[in-house]
Amino acid sequence: MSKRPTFETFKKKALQNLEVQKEYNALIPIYELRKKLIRLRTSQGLTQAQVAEKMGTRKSNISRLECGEKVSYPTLATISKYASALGYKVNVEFEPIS
Amino acid sequence: MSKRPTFETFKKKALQNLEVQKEYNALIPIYELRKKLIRLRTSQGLTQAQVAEKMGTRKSNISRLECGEKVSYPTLATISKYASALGYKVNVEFEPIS
DNA sequence: GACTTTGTTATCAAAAATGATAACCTTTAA
DNA sequence: TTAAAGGTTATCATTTTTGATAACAAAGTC
Repeated sequence: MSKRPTFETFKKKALQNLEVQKEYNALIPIYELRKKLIRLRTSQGLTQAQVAEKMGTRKSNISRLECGEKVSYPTLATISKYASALGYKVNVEFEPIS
Repeated sequence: MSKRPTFETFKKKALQNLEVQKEYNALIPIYELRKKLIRLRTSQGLTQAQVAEKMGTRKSNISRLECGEKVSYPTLATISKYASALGYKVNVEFEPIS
């Protein structure tokens, strides 16, 4: 009884391609960052508009940062501004792969 | 017996200005990052030219990244490329201030 | 229904980062 | 002294990010 290929098996196969694997790994940190930004903001009960004001920018820019359709890679300056607006500081760490 | 003002007392006084303090705090993460990049590279016995080749760029750009005269704030893409060229992945952390 | 709040998307100009080349300095080795 | 290796700085074109405005959608409230 053969099963229909799942997303997981598709993903596993795709990641055997080294190029795909490289691009996939490159996407990880930006999605992790986005999740952390959102968690940080909501944990303080703040809206995007409120964070925007603290940072001196507009809510649309915050939305793009947190979950814009087209994924972009923010600068350390932007990440740092967001953090200090919420009373945090940034720490960039490097971890060995695998 | 009055002492000549030291750099430390100057620094302490300057940091009482909230604007100065804000800008000072914003500079911290970039210098920390630079130190980590250099440590990562030298710990593997690599030259800037070698890292540049792995990243698909030139050694002058690596130098600018690590200790360029004019401080710029690299994008997460650049930081991530540098990391994976050396077998590492990036993890952006947020720590409460003070 | 109309209105407000919260967040998203599109667009364009402005600012900043990146890529690439070249020239330069220091140190070290031949 | 010459040459090579490693790193820095300057410059300019290209790419990307950022700022700002506006319009839109969904959810909740009056």
